[in-house]
Amino acid sequence: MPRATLHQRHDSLERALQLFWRKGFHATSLKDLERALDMRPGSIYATFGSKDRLFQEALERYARLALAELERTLNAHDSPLTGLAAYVRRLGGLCDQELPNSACMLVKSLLELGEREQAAWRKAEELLAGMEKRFIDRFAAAQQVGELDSRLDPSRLGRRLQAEVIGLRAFAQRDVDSAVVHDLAEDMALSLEALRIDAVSSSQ
Amino acid sequence: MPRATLHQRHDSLERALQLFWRKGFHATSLKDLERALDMRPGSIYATFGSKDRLFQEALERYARLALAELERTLNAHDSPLTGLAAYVRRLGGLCDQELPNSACMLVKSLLELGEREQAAWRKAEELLAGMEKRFIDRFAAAQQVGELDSRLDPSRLGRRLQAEVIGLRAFAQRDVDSAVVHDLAEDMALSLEALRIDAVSSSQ
DNA sequence: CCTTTTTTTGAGTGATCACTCAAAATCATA
DNA sequence: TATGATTTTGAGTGATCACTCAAAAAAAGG
Repeated sequence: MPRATLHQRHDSLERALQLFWRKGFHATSLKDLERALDMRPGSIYATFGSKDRLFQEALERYARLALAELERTLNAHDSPLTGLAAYVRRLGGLCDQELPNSACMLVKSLLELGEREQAAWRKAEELLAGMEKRFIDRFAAAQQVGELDSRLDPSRLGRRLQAEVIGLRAFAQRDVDSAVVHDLAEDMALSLEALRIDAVSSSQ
Repeated sequence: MPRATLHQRHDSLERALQLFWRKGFHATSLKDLERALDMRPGSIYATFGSKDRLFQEALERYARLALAELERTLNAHDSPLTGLAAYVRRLGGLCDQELPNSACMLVKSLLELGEREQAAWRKAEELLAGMEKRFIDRFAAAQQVGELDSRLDPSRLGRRLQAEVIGLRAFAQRDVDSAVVHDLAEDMALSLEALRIDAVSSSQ
């Protein structure tokens, strides 16, 4: 029954991801995982190797899903800038859903992990670099299409956008009204759209 | 010798702050603290009560120092907008120093702590709200002085700035060249200065 | 149905966790 | 210096940590 076991594995990984995302690496104990996965320690170790490797697999799954959703949003819009703005507005609605966290799991990991969890830290860094690259590509595409000033640096714009997204999602973790988060995302989206070359330039 | 003991207490708190800032709450063990403070467990508990309360005191000290530095930077400039921009540029140089982290300790705590450390979480939230308030005040002052469009909402601008600062400092935690962080801070500072009313409006 | 292979189990491992407290050391005052 | 008050010490507390492994259960093959 290889298909069923594979599905089981994916399901377990998803549960582990939700738990790690919500509680972080250090605050998630094996007892927590046993409960969440409904597996005994031996099975967990036979399947995933160690808490560390399970966490890294969860990180990879998280990034894969996050990147897929970014892609989906971008592809839904012909204009690169509009697509990026739509993505930011989408993030503004994160706090409404029943997600374990509004903050990005990669950022949580980047800030939480230290030298002792070097492998997982590097994984988070590498996955964040992948997201940055996607942003940069999109700004370059915007230049190609002619909706973005060709004198601007797509790398700087991409990194700036990543920093804004990180800030938006971390800010949303605060004890603030969801309307405030929506407004914040809207302001960021407007700044993105203000980059459009044929629009009348207006700050903020 | 009340003066010396007070100084010792401040010094211990500073060491604890550095350790907590670098490693986070969960990854910092009492053994680590014993080493860093050169104190035995009994003394630590007699002085600070518990790991949790020591962490909260460290958070408060961190916020007090951070707010003081913000104040110092703002007061060094007559123009509110210039002061805020200078603060952002200052943060861009954080990664050069020998600080334990570029990321804000309040944000690290906000993302790391859960329901089990509710008291410390609330403390971080409360201190972040204080920083936000300071930003908002400054934008309101900018309107008073007439360098900022009075139709803009200081609250939204203040929260946006806090989100940008959070994003900048978390991004700086990535494995990127320090020049990249400087550029990022510069771009954010330029966006702030672009809000100045008498300047020729230019996006980005 | 029996045998072989694979998977799961859960009590148990030593290490480390935050924390305590009786005893020793130090300090303040006479 | 003697005495009483205060502080520091560090071995030790039970709990929990990530993790192991021999035995039991389940699945696969004949």
